[in-house]
Amino acid sequence: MPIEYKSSCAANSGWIWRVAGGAAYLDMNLKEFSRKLGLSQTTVSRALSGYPEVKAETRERVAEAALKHGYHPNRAAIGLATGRAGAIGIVFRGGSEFGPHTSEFMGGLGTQLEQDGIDMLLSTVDGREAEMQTYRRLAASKRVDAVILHSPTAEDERIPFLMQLGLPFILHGRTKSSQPYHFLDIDNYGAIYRATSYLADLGHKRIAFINGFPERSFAEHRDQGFRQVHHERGIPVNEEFLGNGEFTDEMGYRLMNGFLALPIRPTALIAGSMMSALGAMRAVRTAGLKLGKDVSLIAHDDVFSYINADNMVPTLSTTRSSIRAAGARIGEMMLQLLSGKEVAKFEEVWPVELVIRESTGPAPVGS
Amino acid sequence: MPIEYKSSCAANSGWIWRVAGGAAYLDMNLKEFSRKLGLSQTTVSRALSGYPEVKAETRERVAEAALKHGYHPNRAAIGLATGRAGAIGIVFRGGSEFGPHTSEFMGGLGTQLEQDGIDMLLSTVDGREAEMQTYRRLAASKRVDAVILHSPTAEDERIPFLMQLGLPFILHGRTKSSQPYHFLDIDNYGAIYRATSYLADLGHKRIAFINGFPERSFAEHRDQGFRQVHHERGIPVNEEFLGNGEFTDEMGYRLMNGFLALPIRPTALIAGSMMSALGAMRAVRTAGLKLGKDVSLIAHDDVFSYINADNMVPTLSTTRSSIRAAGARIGEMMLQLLSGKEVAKFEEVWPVELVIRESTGPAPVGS
DNA sequence: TGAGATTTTGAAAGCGCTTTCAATAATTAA
DNA sequence: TTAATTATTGAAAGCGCTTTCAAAATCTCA
Repeated sequence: MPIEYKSSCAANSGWIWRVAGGAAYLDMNLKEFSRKLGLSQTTVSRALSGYPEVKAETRERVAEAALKHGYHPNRAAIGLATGRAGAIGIVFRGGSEFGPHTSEFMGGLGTQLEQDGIDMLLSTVDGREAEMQTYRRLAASKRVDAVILHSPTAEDERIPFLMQLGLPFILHGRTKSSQPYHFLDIDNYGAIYRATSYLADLGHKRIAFINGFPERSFAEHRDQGFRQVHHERGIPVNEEFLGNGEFTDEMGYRLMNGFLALPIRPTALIAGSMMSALGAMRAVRTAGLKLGKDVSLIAHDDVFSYINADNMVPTLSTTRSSIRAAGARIGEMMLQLLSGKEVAKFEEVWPVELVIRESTGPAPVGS
Repeated sequence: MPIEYKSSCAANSGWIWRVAGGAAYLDMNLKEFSRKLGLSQTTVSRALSGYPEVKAETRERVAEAALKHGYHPNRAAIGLATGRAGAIGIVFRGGSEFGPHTSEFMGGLGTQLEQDGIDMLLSTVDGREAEMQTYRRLAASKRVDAVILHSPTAEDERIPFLMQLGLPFILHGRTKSSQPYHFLDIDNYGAIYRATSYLADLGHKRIAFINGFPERSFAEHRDQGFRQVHHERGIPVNEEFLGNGEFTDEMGYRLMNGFLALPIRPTALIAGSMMSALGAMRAVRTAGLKLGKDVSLIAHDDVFSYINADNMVPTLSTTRSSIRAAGARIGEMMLQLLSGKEVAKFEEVWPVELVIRESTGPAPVGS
């Protein structure tokens, strides 16, 4: 590989640039860098890593030079020497799983991890087997120090798998497990319990419910909350009013259309997400019905920056919990986990707000 | 660190497990692995990396053993030895930039990169300066072999910066540059040109346009397409009918509300995204107007799995281009780039479909 | 059958860091 | 002032791979 000395710009004066495949990049390693400073690699390494045994003055000199010359230690070398990857992994099944919820979550997560220079490694896989395979690869090749799990099923096989693998993880959500593990979840049961109760209080007895895929634990929890209210109040659950599926606009539209076509139609709907709600609202309008009057609607709002319940017409009553905030919190947990001073298991269940706006009203008389 | 020999499960019989912080993980390296095989590290390494000088029989034996025992080379060691990171980077400014478009794009990208075991490293940063800093860090620390750029401005400073840095990149979009670079863009000019022409053909003379932030080059291109049609047909552009902003439901609603409140209101709207369109549609309905009759609407559709133009009421005419497909294609380009056998620059501009559905109709008579 | 050509395998030297252990410089106590 | 501490720095041994160069094994063909 040819080496040339470039006429330098102020920020890089005197350093060697290596030409590779036509592109020139700054080439600096600890050895050269410490030589320039007249210090040993040991001292420079320690100075940059914040070890206490370095004289304050030396540390400053090193930090300054590093900044000035843009020296950043080679991550692979650090990884090899320390055994730590400085990154965490997140796996998504089927590119389609990578939806709007994901974006928000990652946004929150990233801003936290960034603070400690921990990177996020994304993988997309097809199917369960491939997901497991990926965890195995990530763990064995030490590409990541931990992973974040999401969208658990009621009894998620990934938990015991990762435990056996020894790959630390934090679960966004909850699942059954014989052993404790780190997780952060929102109170899906409580959220739907309150939403359903509120509707029941308004006199609604025929409440439809658009839920997620039944195998997902959050959907199960929501279902339980929904049924519990019915049970407590002696209101029968009409299975025809229950729909499951992806949280998309389309699915919301289809399911709500179906509900409205029933001989006896529901007077209220709980939609699992803002996406479903959008579709459902359209179905209601298309049927010539009035939201908040003929049909009440409560949607679960994960707080997307680009869809605002306050801006709907009518404004939308919601159960609200910021998925971005959850991502940020999980990021915090992760940093603590990676810092090594792990103490107890993180086990957080966040309460969910119920925000009443215009889309909910008393059940129509005579219904 | 204590070492213990665990009673083994079939898949890992005989290997050493190391206990770290309570968690046990399989600990296997090339040295041990090749010793078990009775081969040298050299041969095993070559066999796994597909070098031709290994006897077919030997290669098979190695591959089989690797699979059986779940041996994966340590990525940091590979990186150190080869100087390549096996990952590419993508930086997002402000967590909020991480929207639905992003998700789709990443989904497409990921499925491609996965094929060669290239990982995606995500970073979220605050502001331009931080973004530059991140590229510098990624390049200097050799965390990634290349990056993907997106959302360029008309004259994007990141292009020369990355060139000077010597960090290879592919741009999703286009920008002015004195030097050639890899990019994939859609024909935003043509898309809006055709959409505007179509509306003009229908007799519309007062066409509103919800565009993205004006500094973004795609918004500039779209603006040019929009104006060109007006120019060619001698239709004056009413600046009051132009809106810029984020592609959110809310912004769509607000801007369209504003347009409809004008003394002379537009008879047609071009919305920059499905999100804006959703909001705009609501504004139209709220105003008691009929879509496709009083107001025609064409939206740009990036093809989200959870919002379907065919399911709107009325179905939505769109300019369509799958952002997921673009992600996939850029993934392909990237793999080729990383394979080393780079030849010419990738410079692709994809045509955009115009799909006419129910939301577009002739301009109201007497308008 | 054996010399030369060709496959196939290995030994060992890095890649650029961290970290142990030892040495040196600076302080303090006597 | 000198010995005993303590604060600060360095030398060198890895970390687990790849890859060069050389050696061993196998094959070819006279």
